[in-house]
Amino acid sequence: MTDKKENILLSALQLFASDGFNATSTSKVAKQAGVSEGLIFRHFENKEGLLKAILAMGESKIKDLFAEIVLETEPKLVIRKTISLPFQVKEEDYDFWRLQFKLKWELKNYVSQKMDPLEMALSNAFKKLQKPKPELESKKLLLLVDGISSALLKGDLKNKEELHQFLLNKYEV
Amino acid sequence: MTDKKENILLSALQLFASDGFNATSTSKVAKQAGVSEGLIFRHFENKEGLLKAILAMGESKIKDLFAEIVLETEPKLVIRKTISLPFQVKEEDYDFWRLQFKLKWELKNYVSQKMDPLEMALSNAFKKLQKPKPELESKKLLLLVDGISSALLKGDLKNKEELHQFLLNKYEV
DNA sequence: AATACATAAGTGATTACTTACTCAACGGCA
DNA sequence: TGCCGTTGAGTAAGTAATCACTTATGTATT
Repeated sequence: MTDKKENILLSALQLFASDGFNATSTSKVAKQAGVSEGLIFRHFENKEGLLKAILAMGESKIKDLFAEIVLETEPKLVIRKTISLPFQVKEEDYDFWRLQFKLKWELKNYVSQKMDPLEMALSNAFKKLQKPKPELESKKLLLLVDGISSALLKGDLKNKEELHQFLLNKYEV
Repeated sequence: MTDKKENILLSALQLFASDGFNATSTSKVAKQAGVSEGLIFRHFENKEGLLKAILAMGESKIKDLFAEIVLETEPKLVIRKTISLPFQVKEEDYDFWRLQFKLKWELKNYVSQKMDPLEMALSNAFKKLQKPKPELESKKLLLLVDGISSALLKGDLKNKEELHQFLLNKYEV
């Protein structure tokens, strides 16, 4: 990985996350990266290839985060870690996550289904805690976490830590 | 309002909602509306004017929906109506709502804050019901409703009515 | 000499928008 | 009634700018 190649990746991530994939031209990426436009196509073949390279870079981030929850055996901890998911995202990773959420609205055939194993784990946790309708309870919490993440990444959420504690209390975890 | 002008509005709404504002060219809109491209600019001045006209068309939809909740005095009914919000959206209005949610991610300076009065009304409702931390309770419900709406409009929500009843039960409303 | 990195200057296609032009409908007036 | 002048709806054919992408070529390192 050369310096220039990395510059391209970082600039593209930042621009895609702030302006969107379609609204970001390859020439803008090249300019911000301090690189000729042709170099983008030498390294990534086309614009979509550049996007895929960016997503691949962050793939491990997603896997680690979810594995941490799915491999947890204590049900209360499964729920606690799910609730904490959006609140522990590091500032430096905001661009990557904002891009993920943006793409879900921008690209037509972008289905993630990375949440499926998480939904299973959560559902089991609620079942172990004798909660009625554990699948619905799980779905509900994941929809709430999605809403929180969206607000957070769009910068619409002020009393962040207050809400976090409130939720941990509510769920008694 | 001539037929052709209305055709432009309807075609643009459908295309913007499905492909996004940036990814939809004025020539595509004109073609789908069966109209010359220049007519778009005669009626709406520019592409952004076309978008604004579309949003203005649906403005009353939003106002009516929110007024129904904010003017409600019975606290339990305020909560019930808020929960039901995403579940009662008519199929024919999906394009309009999908566009609203899409724009929140696509346009940089798109702040709605149409939710503020709703958050106040909900907060008051929880207070009247003696709930501790009514503002956080209100925020939490609105974030959940946002998550549900997103999933619904993206077509990711299957057991819709089951979830609806589950939530009404949970909140005892 | 070979190879990978890098660029300048292109390509045709598409973008939002404009220009110059019809054509039908209308109201006032002799 | 008959004619004129204005106006708004509508279009075909442009415009310069930008799009994703290519080609030809140069340079540095091994």
